[in-house]
Amino acid sequence: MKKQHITIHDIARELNISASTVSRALHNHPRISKATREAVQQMALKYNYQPNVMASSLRKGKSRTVGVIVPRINRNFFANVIGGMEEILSSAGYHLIICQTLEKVNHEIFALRALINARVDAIIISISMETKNYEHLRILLDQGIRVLFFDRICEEIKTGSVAIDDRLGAYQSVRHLIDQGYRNIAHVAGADHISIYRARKAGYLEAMHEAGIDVREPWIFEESLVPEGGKTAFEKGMKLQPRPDAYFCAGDFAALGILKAARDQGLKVPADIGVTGFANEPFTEFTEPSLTTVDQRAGEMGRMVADMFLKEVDLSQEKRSLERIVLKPELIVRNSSILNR
Amino acid sequence: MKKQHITIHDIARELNISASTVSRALHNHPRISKATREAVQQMALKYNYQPNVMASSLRKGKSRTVGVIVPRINRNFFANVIGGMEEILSSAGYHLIICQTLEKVNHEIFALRALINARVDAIIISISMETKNYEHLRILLDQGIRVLFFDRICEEIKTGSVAIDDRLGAYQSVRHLIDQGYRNIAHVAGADHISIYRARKAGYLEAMHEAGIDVREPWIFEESLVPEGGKTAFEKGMKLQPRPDAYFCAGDFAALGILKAARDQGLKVPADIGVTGFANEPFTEFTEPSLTTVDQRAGEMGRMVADMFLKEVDLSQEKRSLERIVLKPELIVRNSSILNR
DNA sequence: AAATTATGTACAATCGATTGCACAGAAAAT
DNA sequence: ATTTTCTGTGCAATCGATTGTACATAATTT
Repeated sequence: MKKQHITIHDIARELNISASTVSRALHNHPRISKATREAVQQMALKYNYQPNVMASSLRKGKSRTVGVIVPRINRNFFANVIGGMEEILSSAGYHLIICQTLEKVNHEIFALRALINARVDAIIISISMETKNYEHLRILLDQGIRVLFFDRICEEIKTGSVAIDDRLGAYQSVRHLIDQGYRNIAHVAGADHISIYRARKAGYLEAMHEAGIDVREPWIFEESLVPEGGKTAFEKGMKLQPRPDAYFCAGDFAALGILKAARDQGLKVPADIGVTGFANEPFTEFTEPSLTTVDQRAGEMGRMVADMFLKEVDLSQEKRSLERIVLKPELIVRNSSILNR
Repeated sequence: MKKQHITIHDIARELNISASTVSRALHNHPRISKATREAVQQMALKYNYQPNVMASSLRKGKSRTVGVIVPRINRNFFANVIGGMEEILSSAGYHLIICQTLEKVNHEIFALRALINARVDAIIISISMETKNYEHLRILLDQGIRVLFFDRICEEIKTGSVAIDDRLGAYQSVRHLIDQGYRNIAHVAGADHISIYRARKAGYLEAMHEAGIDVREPWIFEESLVPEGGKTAFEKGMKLQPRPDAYFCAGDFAALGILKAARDQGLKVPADIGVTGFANEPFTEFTEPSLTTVDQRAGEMGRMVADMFLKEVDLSQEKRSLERIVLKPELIVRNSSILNR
């Protein structure tokens, strides 16, 4: 442990001037003479002076830190969003504090409190699946804390957000299946109380209605969106009359389960059964056959929320726009849904 | 903007006592009477008092924050490590500041400086591929800053670390191929100046020598570890005499490229060609055939570095162990390498 | 009863940077 | 020659929590 951090006072003492002058010199305050300014900056360089962020944060009442709360850091989508945010915010001189809720409300509340204590300049959050009551979020606004949502939006709370148009993504996907000639299209849906899954179901229904296809009640399977859930849905589908000839899944993992289940049953994808997923997980490119899916533009989403924050960082709360950006998802057509008749 | 943050002074004023008493009351200092302690704590609860972390950090000289530097947040492995760290550190009351270098040394230096300014209590880092000079890291130790490495270790710097035994992982993988009956085993290697790739190559060589198989020079292909690199290696291999009958790849993406290239050439995996990868990327489970690979125990690694930090957090630098934990990787045998003769 | 110890609280300094205000001396305007 | 305006710098307060020291008063011991 050689030298500890050096402060403006150390520099001031060395140069026989006051700390305030040092501070001003370092910030290029116009009233400081060129001579002292250069002397100070040279000295700062020489001793590798690093300002104490905590001290200046305390004084200025802002920490140049943004808190990010996600359900899980290791989910591809969230990792990409965070990566995008980091690019923008770090080059703007902001830090990112990351918290994960593991989909639990009480974790969410805990993280929120911790971030408030750290006096972050904003909180960017994608709410947990368990979150149905929004009091803990509303309090933030009351306290004048900047909150931004991404992906999993909370409609009740009036603030900026960035998300993709889940309904449209679903619509495009189902529309594509219809265009390919599939007709009896089933839907593996996520839990209905989660708005993104409701939206995907709505997009499915819209495309079906538009094409004049009757959606029969049993064609919608609400399952856990994991491979096992896809398998379950597929098995239920096999017993239906008429049998579904395609599955639009609200998640890629469920779609994967269908690919496997279909193969096990000796059915060919895409010839016998069309399959599409949602999320553009990295593995979708590599399944056999490769999986048609919907890209959620994660990196872009992260960059956009970050930009949204930066653009309005020094506006008072009243002047901030409550812009809700809705990105258009991108349909990625691969082999699992291409029907050559 | 209703109420701003309230402070111990607000509580003190309200109760007609001093701020120091409030502070002590909140920390259950034994000298504070039960009456005042309860009054203070009640008041704190009533006004939802949240301590200003910056103020106490400034005073105490520690921020209860750990800085994490990784090449890319959105890489499966790193996202998992970070997820593991977060679990441990957040429940110990620490925050995580995340920075990514995108494999650039100058980003690394920038992030390091930023974290020092934030007065993080430790820096946990996996160095960038570009990093060959370690001066910027050595400086940290000189300044008494706690540094821990994970996965991509820097041997020259004496400090704690957690990594997996890359050599062993490679050895197990190649040994498995040999046990299955493959003999002409090629290796798709990563850049040789990166120690983890050197270690994997060493493990490959060790297994081959142990089995008494001559490793012919052209069997080692140093390629970029992406699908394209795997394809290139495979094509080169096709021209060799004898032709390799298996490929041990230092990365899963390269292995994936081989799976595809082999299929395109009409060769069957695993019957004609055995393939193994490294990293246990999520997609490896879902390729056709599923890919044998080596799991790097990312989440565990994250939890272990975090624990290592916590265990020695209040020891002086001299007393800290310089423990280098080396985890045993886990070979995940799947279909791409199972030969039934 | 006097001396000692324990208890409960307040004062003031401190962490390091920032900033409104004051003020001396120089330069410019009258 | 005076007054006014600039320039350049320092003083001291401030952000909010923490902590060593001091100092009453109460409780206990001699």
